[in-house]
Amino acid sequence: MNDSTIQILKEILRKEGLRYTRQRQAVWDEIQNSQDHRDAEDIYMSIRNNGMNVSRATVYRTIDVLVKNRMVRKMDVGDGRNRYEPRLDDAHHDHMICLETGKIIEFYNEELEDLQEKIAEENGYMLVRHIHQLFVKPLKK
Amino acid sequence: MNDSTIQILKEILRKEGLRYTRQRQAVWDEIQNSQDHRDAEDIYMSIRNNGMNVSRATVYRTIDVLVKNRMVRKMDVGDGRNRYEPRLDDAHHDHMICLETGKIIEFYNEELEDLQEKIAEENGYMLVRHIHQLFVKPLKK
DNA sequence: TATCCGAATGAGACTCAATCTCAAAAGGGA
DNA sequence: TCCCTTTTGAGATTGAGTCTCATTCGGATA
Repeated sequence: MNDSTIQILKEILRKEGLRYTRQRQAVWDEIQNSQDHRDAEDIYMSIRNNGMNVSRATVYRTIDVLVKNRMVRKMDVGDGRNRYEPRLDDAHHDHMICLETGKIIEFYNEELEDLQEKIAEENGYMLVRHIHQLFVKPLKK
Repeated sequence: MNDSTIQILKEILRKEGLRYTRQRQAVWDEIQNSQDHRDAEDIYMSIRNNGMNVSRATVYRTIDVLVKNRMVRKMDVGDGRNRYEPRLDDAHHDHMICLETGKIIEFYNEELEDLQEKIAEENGYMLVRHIHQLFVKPLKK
């Protein structure tokens, strides 16, 4: 698909002591080529619909590697199915989920980020990562 | 257990058109009498160990009613098991989870709350609720 | 306080995302 | 190409949570 990301994937697999396989490439391509927030079943079905036979086990196993290496962001929307989105060269952002339409809106706010670090430090901790989701409804006109 | 909270529970059940039962009281007592962040299985086992026979189905069904009526807060720590904590007369707070010890620290920050509402509004939405968890590590001395 | 009827309960079946198993297939160094 | 190890895939398994439905119970009424 994209030459430069193929190299990045190969480099990560090498670093992890893992082999480069068609299946791993397919999972990464599938996530990379959509900016959506997709679940594992959706990614699995898309790959199969593209004519490639891959198993759910391989999809989940590959996603784990990609998440660990920050190529993919895993998000828990609270409905029991994790969603995944590409993360490459992508600035951090949080999510707003519309309770009426299910739409997921990304947002980033510097002040919010700083505040979180400050709160952690005030309690004697260092912030490693965070989960932050706003569940919202459209404003009445 | 606590007379005043028994009345509150009865009032909520009445409002919801539900009956007051020993099982519902037991679930509420169990959650209320611990300030911990406990999972459903733990609550279920505790009630049984206290000599009362209750089913998992009833525990889950009752928790749903308590959460809906803001007597209990449900929190998703990201490990697949929801945790519950009493919420009665309790101000809102978020959670900080220590990645090394698993300890859950509660925190509240007014500025953070305001900022979230502002962000939602800027995007044309009204904030209904939010999930906010900070995963942290102890600061090195 | 006894009757009655719809609501609640409990045991276990079921769901569904995610993980595990292990024999067969494939990567890749020599 | 050979060989050894890793990876894969089909399907079994796990585990939190939900559903089913026969039985039990709450509580309004008389």
